[in-house]
Amino acid sequence: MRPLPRSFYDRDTVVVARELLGKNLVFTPDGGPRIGRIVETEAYLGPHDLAAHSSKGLTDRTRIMFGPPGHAYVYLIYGMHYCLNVVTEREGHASAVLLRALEPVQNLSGRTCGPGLLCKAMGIDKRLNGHDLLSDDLFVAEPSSPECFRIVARPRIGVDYAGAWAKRRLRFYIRGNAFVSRP
DNA sequence: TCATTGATGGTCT
DNA sequence: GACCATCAATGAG
Repeated sequence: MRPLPRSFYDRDTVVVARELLGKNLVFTPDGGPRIGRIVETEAYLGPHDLAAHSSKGLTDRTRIMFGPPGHAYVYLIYGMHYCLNVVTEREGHASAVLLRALEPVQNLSGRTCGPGLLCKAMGIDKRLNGHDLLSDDLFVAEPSSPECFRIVARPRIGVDYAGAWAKRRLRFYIRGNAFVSRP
């Protein structure tokens, strides 16, 4: 299993969010790799997207989002949960895709149907903020035997404060998948 | 089954 | 000091 190339991430964020569905997230902190199939994502388009953290501008927290594509953006939310994003598009564009749910494939314990639970099950925390996804220990890979599926597009979760941007259908998930956080 | 709420701390104003 | 890209527990219906 090999990491997807950086060119995969250096594209339109909606395209990346949709194409991440069905791919495998791989994290190998020690011993055997922990693998989950990505079944739910959300696109955050950049500083103009009022739901995106980068709409606050370039700060310590959003620094990674403003960086080059193919890196992990990990942040703490509500004081207790980590969320994992992948940075997309060219450096400075400040867009990313939030990984919201996984279908367990290997070495995962606990629930994975939500961005906080996903990180807990994988063992991902803020130490991985800024981590290159073209690395040996954390990356996304093409599954060995891809399955067919249909994609559902819905408004993003928990961004009601973002006005019209909250209504945009920038949440994507695999139709009928049992591990989607809120079908 | 659905709506409400508490936990808990980093980030921004 | 307010807000928050969440989750689990609670209680009403």
